[in-house]
Amino acid sequence: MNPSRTDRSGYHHGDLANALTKAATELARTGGPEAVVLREAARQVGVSATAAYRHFAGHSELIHAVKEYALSRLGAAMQVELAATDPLPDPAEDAYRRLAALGRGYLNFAVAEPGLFRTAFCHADKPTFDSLDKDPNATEPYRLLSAVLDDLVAVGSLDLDRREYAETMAWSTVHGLALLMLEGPLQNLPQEVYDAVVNRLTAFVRDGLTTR
Amino acid sequence: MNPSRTDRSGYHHGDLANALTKAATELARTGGPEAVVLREAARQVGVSATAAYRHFAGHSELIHAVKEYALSRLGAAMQVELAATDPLPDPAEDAYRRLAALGRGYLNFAVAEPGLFRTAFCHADKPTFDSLDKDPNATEPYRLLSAVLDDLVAVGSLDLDRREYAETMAWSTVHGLALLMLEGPLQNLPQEVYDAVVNRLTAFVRDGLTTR
DNA sequence: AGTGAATGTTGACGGCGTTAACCTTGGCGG
DNA sequence: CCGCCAAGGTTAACGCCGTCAACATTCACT
Repeated sequence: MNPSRTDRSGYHHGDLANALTKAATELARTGGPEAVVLREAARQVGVSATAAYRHFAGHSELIHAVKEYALSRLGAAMQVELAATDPLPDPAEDAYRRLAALGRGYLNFAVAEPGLFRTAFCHADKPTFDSLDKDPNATEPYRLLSAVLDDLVAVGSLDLDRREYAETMAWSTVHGLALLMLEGPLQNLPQEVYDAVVNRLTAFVRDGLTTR
Repeated sequence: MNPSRTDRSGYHHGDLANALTKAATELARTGGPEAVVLREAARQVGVSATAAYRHFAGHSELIHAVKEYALSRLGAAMQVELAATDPLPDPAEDAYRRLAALGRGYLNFAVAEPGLFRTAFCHADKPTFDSLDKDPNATEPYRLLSAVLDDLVAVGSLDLDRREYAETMAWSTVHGLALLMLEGPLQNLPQEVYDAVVNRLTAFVRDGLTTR
């Protein structure tokens, strides 16, 4: 009989990899990537530290698991914001609406889950150089952005000679603001200022991308 | 007689704080903030680890010293780029030229000194909450940017109702790109792509800020 | 039932930041 | 000139960390 996921009766845990990832994720959520401590995760799961090595090559692989989870959560936050506003009749306006929604989702996630967000983009040892293309939901934020930009082209709002590097521009802007708010000089903005900055940013990106 | 700075003859070093900061800076330069290890800096200076505590409250204060140095270097890099191109006759065009130069200086420094750049913006414990306003050259990059944006207003290229948060927009864009190149999915761009992206970015910021 | 692979365990090592307690020395007042 | 004391070094130790080696337990299959 397959032991239940949270069962910790016997010598074998049954789902240690997931349990460790979960504990490590909680550490990251509250303390950021530097709080992801292998021994602490094992301690919280109720297992010896070295047990983790049966499921992860080491600390960097554990933090990488959290990283992937955080990226998937980021993508989900963007999707949520995408669905939170009603479509607009004009297709061009609607494409802009979706672009702004993706940016808001990105920034809202960064502010709501700073620890996870920072972990999603923390500098970690390469995990045998396969992650970038392999994991489907790690690149989901990028795919979402690309799709909306393609729509902007299809709808005639974004000229083809400005299509190149458009992802890089939009992503840089939103990512930079997120980090300045989390680790930089824009920490702890009051809600009203935050809203104003985000609104200003959506107009900024729109104009920067599409205006001639 | 004041012992020479690099003199290490006697029991007392004579300039330990500077020597440690220098060693720590070198560590940061090659390995980023996570490579700034107090014991290693002391080792390289030829002194016991605990000697550092006569000059720094602890590790966070040491890394903070490196941080301030890195920020001053960043400001210098921006100034260098500012002086690297000749002024343009049209004052509006010249203001744009200076804005682009600041961005290029920022990005060039990030690429040329990734370890220092990452240290300049790393998450560290607050040093008794005084740093932001006190240190004059820590905020130099911001002042440079503000000044050019004021010039854009004076010259009539930037309307007053778009002046607010203009620093935040420009800085976010450039900072986000820097981090995506250093820690994110845009690592190790070939030179030609880098140049193209930077050129695209300067046009992007210009349009985002000033176009109606 | 028995055996090997999977998955736990303990113990140890070296490196880290940090503290406590102790030495060395330069400079200053008597 | 001397003695002393504060400034600035030292060693020893603590508790943390990641990691490895060696050993123990259990599961699953024959």
